[in-house]
Amino acid sequence: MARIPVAQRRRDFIDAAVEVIATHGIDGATTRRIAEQAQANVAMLHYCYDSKEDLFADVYEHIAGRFREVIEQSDPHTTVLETAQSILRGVMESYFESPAFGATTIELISWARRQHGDRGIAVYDQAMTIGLDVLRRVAAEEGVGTEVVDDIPYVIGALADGFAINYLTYGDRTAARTQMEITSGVLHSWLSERLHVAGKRSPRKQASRA
Amino acid sequence: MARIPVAQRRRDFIDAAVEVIATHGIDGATTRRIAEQAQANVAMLHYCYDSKEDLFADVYEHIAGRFREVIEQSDPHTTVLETAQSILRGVMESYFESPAFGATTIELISWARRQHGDRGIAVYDQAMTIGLDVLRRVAAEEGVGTEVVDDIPYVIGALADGFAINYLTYGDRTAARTQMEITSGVLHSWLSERLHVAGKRSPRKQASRA
DNA sequence: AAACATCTTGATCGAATGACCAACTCGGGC
DNA sequence: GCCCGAGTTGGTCATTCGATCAAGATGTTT
Repeated sequence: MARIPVAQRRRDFIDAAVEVIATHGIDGATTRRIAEQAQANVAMLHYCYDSKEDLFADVYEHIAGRFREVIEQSDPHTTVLETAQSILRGVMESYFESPAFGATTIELISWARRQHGDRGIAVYDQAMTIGLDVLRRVAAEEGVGTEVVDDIPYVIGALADGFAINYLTYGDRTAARTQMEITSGVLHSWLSERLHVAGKRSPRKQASRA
Repeated sequence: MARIPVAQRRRDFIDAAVEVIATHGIDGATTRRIAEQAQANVAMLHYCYDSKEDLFADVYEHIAGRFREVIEQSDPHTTVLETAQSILRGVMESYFESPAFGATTIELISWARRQHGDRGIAVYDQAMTIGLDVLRRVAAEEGVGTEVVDDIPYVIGALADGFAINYLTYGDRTAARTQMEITSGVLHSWLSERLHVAGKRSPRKQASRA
């Protein structure tokens, strides 16, 4: 009943997997649970994906893509400080809007860590790299040295992850809103101080630009 | 062969469990793997613990206790700034010294989150509470209002967790040392600014003290 | 309406898991 | 010396896992 094309089914399975992973963890995300969440059959899942591993690869890609969107969306901002703030805020907002997305991200990172070395680091590393690219671009236009911005992605990542773990643990949306402000303030304090110090040592070397 | 008293066996199983959880995750930590790591038998494990759940409860307590030690060890420091720095540094150092401890902590927190509500939050919440107690005590002696320190444990926790995830993901000890410095600097920037502002609004109300 | 590809399902397989048990073996107290 | 309890072990159980299959249902093309 209700015949659904494979492409749409795959998307349903990915969404279902995100939900189940968030609720039961990576290892608790069994094919049966995912199938049930997607209102489908275990056999149906294997009709769309050769193996559970293949489905998870798509989930991985899905999460990574969503990060890419959030980060690149913060591109048009003018200064390094504003851009960094925008990225951090965007990521935290994503976690806030969809706890399942946040929880699954943490689960995937933990899962990736276990698979020694290899491709495992992908999600984390990809987000870091994209963030760094965006910041470097803005920094170049602003005339800020790369050595100043190279540490920023780590700090943003650490603050965002720390916020996520706290929010996901307590699940308190009211407290989370406050903590987003605090977290944002922490980045602001550190970064403005850092940019100020760096600015003094090497006063604006304006980039050539229209 | 080599008969070992139950008490010692239990400790061995706890240590083994921490190691296995760090490597294979909570759900990957099977009784057989834990037994093997402890150079024992699956039946032996059930001789020491009625169930896997009971063993994990002890692991939970073990981790929580270690956190307690690290945080309380940072008590004797004089100022709020120094104390906060010392706690953050102590926690990060713990993760750095024993990645298994760090990884297991993250795993346990994630695991706790899944068991909806209940006692799950224990490890995280306990560490937060202890940290807050220590800081409040120091703040009282220093004459700093509690409203200023109440947010500090969250920031310390977030920074420490963020550092842990990054370090555990990449496993780069050299990079980790640098990031510990950066992370420490972030806390310093935020906290000194915050204490300065708060100090201006309500200039020292010296606590009576020898 | 016949033929065909696409989707859907219940049943079943081997492997791994947590738990349990009956039997064995030490080692100190009587 | 013998004996009783603490420690130890291999083997077995039901359950759940990912995966596969054969067969059925549905929609489209001719």
